[in-house]
Amino acid sequence: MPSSTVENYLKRIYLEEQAAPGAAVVSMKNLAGVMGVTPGTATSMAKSLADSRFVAYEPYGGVKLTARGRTLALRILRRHRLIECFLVDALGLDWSEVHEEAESLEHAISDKLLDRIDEFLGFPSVDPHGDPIPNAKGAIRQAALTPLTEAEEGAEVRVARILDQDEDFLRFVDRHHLRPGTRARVLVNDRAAEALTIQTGKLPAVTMGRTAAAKIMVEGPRP
Amino acid sequence: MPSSTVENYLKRIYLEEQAAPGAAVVSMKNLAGVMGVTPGTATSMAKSLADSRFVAYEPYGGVKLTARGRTLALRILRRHRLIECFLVDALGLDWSEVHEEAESLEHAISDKLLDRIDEFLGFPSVDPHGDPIPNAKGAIRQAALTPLTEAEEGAEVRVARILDQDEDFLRFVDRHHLRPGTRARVLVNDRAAEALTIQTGKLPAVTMGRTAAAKIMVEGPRP
DNA sequence: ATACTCTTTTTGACTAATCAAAAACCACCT
DNA sequence: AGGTGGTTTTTGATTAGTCAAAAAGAGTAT
Ligand SMILES: [Mn+2]
Ligand SMILES: [Mn+2]
Ligand SMILES: [Mn+2]
Ligand SMILES: [Mn+2]
Repeated sequence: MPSSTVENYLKRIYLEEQAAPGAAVVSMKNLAGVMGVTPGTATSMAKSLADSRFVAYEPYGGVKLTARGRTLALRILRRHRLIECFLVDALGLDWSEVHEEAESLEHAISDKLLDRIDEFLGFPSVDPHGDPIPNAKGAIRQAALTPLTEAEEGAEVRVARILDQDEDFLRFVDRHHLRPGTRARVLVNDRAAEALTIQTGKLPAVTMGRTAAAKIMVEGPRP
Repeated sequence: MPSSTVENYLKRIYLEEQAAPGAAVVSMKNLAGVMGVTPGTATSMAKSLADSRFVAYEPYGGVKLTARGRTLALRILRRHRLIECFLVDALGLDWSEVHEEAESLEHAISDKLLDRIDEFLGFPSVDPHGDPIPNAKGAIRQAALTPLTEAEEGAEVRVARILDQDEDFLRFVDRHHLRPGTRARVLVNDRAAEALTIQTGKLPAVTMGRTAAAKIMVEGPRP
């Protein structure tokens, strides 16, 4: 049984691979950065993950999940996201605080309990942040979404996913009613000024910077 | 923050102290036995717990919780038992399988989530096995119970607590409807034969041995 | 191709938790 | 007091995960 450290590394490697679909591998610098360890630690962990055949590791090359590694990564991701759902839907925790909690529970829960939770929730397909939940076989269905920064002025969009788990950012999103599921209209998208103004229902419009807008993924207007 | 290993040792030491209220200390042999480690490991852990002031340790003497250690032990016990309640009451898991699950979740849950669960459950005072749940301040209210082996023949008793978390034993208890809360009549209590026969409602009577009966704690007839 | 910089790997060290086996100790019995 | 059995401690080793700092390598610019 892999330790929770191993589980965390694999989940992280998976997310980094997704975040940069261009790059074929995850570098030691990148890995050390996101895991909050020194580069030397990342290297020795890469070797040990390679020994367990969770990743392919090429010295000076970087690390890349094997099928085996991806399977495990997706299992942890499934746990993480189902737990987030459960905490929000069943216990009424705030979506801005469930990420940390899920970060530790994901390693402690049995498969049996997880299945029970999945059933209890009615087999949800996305978590409270709009992140897709892998199914029990590890299949993940990713809807085609575009970052808010790409939206045309005047377009009506539906918020689908928030790419940042940071509590403050989530509370900002919440305050302006831009949670997944909400419909909103893009009033201004000024690429030169790197600013975007959006409005939900009858609420006052809100203006945000380009980097903030890039973390909000939307479905565009019906084609 | 203490590791889950430390939490497990302290919880265990607390339970051993309770189990033998006569003995002032827990011996290394005892501790090693219940923790499933070698005596040498128990000794070195005893030293390290003493360094953290969780226990008083006297070489060749044994180990005894300090106030600080007891506080932590009770916090873990509270977590364990509230989690068991939650799994049974909210998710419908069987009481015979929640112990193992709680054994790992007790180390992974935040205080905030625990409070939410406590509230959700309506602040229960006992877990599904009848074990008392320490309150948030660490106070534990132990009802005065007697083992079934002490019951008089013909007495009507109320099952209050099952002292063994073993799955098979719990299923046996369940099969004969002897869960905490059930009222039953002691038909035979033959101390020489070390056998006891008990009946619940209209169900067929069941006969069990002395050691099994000793693990079922009851409230006697109204005085 | 040479030098410089940034990344990666190596080395040596440390902590927590564990075991096996040897040594020390305690308690009790003659 | 001396011996014996059981318990406890010590010793030496192992594994996982980590850091700091030195060494090696790779890529880029001149
Ligand atoms: Mn985690
Ligand atoms: Mn999420
Ligand atoms: Mn535990
Ligand atoms: Mn219990």
